[in-house]
Amino acid sequence: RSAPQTAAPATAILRQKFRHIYATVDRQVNLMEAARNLDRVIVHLDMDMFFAAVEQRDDPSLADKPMAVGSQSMLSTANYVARKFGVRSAMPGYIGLKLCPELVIVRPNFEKYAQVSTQVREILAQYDPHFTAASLDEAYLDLTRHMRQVVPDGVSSADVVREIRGKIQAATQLTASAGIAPNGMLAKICSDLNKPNGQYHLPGDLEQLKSFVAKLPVRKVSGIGKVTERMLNGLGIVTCEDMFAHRYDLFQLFSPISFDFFLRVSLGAGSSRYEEAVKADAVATPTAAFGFGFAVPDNDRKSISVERTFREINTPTALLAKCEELCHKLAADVNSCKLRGRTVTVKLKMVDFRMFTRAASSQRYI
DNA sequence: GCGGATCAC
DNA sequence: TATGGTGATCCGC
Repeated sequence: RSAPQTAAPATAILRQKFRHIYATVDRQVNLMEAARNLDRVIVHLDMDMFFAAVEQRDDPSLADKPMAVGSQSMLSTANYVARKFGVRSAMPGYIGLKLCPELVIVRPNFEKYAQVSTQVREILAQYDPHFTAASLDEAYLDLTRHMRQVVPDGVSSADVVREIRGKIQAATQLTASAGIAPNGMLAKICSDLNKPNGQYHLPGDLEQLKSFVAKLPVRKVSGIGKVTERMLNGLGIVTCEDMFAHRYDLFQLFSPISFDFFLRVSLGAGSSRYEEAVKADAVATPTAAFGFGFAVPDNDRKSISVERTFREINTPTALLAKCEELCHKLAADVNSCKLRGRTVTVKLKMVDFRMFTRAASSQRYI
């Protein structure tokens, strides 16, 4: 009898497959390394506890009290006195009060924050007219041109950033922190390191960059949240060093887009998915603020929405009335932004926080 | 295109 | 008493 011929070919196919995986991943690593640009000077600037700082500035009696901006249901920022008690942003106000019964909760005043934000942006534009505002209190600047063409020899990028932060403080009486690095992903991480009222410079030197990135917890990277962190931890990945070591596993487990993102993170190469893309088409755009919402650049927005959380409603009549209320608000916002859409989505949140969405698209713009 | 998830702020 | 609102992107159908 002849033995089955399956065993040897199967291992051969597997060997072939693994060779292909190694080759593909290695090629991508080489491409990314080759495309690395360490000559850019990118700054991430972040106002310190922005909303709380503005309120504190305008009512100094709040400065030595634990204070947070928000409501009973949600806090958006806490001052450092409150943080000592464990009060954090994105925490329900009543939890904050449980941690710190003395906590003063101030209602947010978005118009004021937007005004301060404009003051800050005017300063930033002097250094990079194409800077990107990431939110009311965060921005990315590319100082490469400024360093080469404006600043005299002997003045470092750290000097320039200190100057920017000084101008912001002079104009607004508020402090900002900053990170300087060869790309936005790293600059953002750096802006957190000497907060508040500080800055950190990661120079464009490959060896320094590599040792900085190696010990960096992946959770610090913008785009890696709680869920992704848990998933990666499950694979034995905590730091970027770990992530690079597991690159072949990541290639097999995740989509090409996610793998590309992870590989960039592990190399400290900056992410194409986030700020690098944002910077590329950065334009000083007008912003539209409506209602109490945040100001959002509306030149290429892809959606517009309104949602409210309310206590249990379970009769069709009451639910329809609530729906109509939201529709009116949405229609007003759509009109004031001069927008039209083809897809309408309804979102429903249950009392137990389960959420459902249902969408329908039409040929015509609505 | 749809529905669920994740993420940032 | 009680856990927000807006916008974007990705995955698997």
